Amino acid sequence: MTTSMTASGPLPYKTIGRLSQYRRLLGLRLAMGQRNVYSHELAAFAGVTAAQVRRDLMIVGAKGSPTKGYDVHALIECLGGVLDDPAGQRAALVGIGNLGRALLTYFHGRRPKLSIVAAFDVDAAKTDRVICGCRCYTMDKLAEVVVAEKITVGILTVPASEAQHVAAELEAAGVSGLLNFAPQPLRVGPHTYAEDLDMTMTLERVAYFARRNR
Amino acid sequence: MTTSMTASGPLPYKTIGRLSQYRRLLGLRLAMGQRNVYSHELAAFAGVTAAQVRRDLMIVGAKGSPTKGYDVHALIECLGGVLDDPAGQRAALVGIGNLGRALLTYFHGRRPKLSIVAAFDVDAAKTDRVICGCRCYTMDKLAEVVVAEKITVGILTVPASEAQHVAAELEAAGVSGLLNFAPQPLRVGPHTYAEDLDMTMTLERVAYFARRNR
DNA sequence: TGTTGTGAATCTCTTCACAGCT
DNA sequence: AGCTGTGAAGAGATTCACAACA
Repeated sequence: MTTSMTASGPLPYKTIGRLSQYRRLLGLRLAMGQRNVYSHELAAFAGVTAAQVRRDLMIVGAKGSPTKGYDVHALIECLGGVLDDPAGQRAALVGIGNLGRALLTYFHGRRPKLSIVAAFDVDAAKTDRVICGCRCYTMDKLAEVVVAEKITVGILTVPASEAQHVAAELEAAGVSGLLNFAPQPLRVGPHTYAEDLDMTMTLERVAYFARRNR
Repeated sequence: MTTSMTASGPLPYKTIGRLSQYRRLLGLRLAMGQRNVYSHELAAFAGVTAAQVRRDLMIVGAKGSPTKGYDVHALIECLGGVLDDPAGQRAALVGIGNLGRALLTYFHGRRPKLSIVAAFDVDAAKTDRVICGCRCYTMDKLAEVVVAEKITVGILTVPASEAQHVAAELEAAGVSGLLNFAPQPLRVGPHTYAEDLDMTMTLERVAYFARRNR
């Protein structure tokens, strides 16, 4: 009752984010022994409309039934087929500060198909050991480890002044996706995907709409 | 050469985020002694088009000149008039883990009009002292401190299982904006603005587009 | 010439609304 | 009766393109 092997072009940006959220709820429902789920249930969980959920699932080719909704197990498989690389993807984190450690801890052993397998820092006191289940190296090992571990995703938790420079190093080493937490938008080549997650900007936006909304 | 006292309705969501980025570059340029700036310079910094920058600045009523571009000082004032509450806004952080500490450290003394003035945690070992320049309290003091300190923004860095419950407490205490780092979208009332910043979701999206983009 | 300010066109995303199914 | 799947409409955000200006 699911899948469909149409590879097609990349899915919409927003849809990909929501699929990740739907998958989380599906995991919970599976653990609770629920076999099926309706679009309005996924919608309530993700904070979107039921029509939005059905549209997203239509885009990925998932099929439901008017009486039973969507089959939880089949839907998890379907979303995995979209979100996960069958061969798995490995990520490296650069910058082992509080934020870096939070991410290492949070992702450790959580997603089998997407794991952080190496961390880097300029500070020798933090490297050449295992932190939060992840091997830590000095920066001069970066290119070598990225190649050896087949790392394709880089996570930047470095100061703003270092971000662009580190991004270029990761890109040169063969990484094709970057998630940047530094408050400095990255400039990358056309074959690299970079997303900036600027917490200062987000907090200022929350503060703005908190005032306007009241 | 700037401002304009039209209060009007709330500005577009995306625009607000970019204004925050423009302001950061403007601060750097001011420190470097530059008196003016062109839309294409702001654009290159923020990773958007020059037309986008001009559109954003038009929306907030900033004025430039064809020969000199925009006056840096006047533009900072103008953006401050939009982004900042004249009376200042105070935020509380709930959940003093690695992520919470990263945020406390990063925001400490950075924005005069938006500061984190209190932190909360269930763990008594982390409370009743100052961490990263911020006073830490036990959870049972939450409502009391929110009222006493006139806190209007809440930042959630708690486990997913606690997020909705903590959000409701903050909302009940009078907070009108929430920034949620837990991987669990918040449900809030119509007078509260909540934004979810889900790092797992974002990393999965980066991984997806990293594969597709290569 | 090179820039701003902006209407119009375009693109992307969301919601509506309803046929079709069980 | 209540749900899915989806064309069509709508809303929101971006880019185009060019007049006006210094």
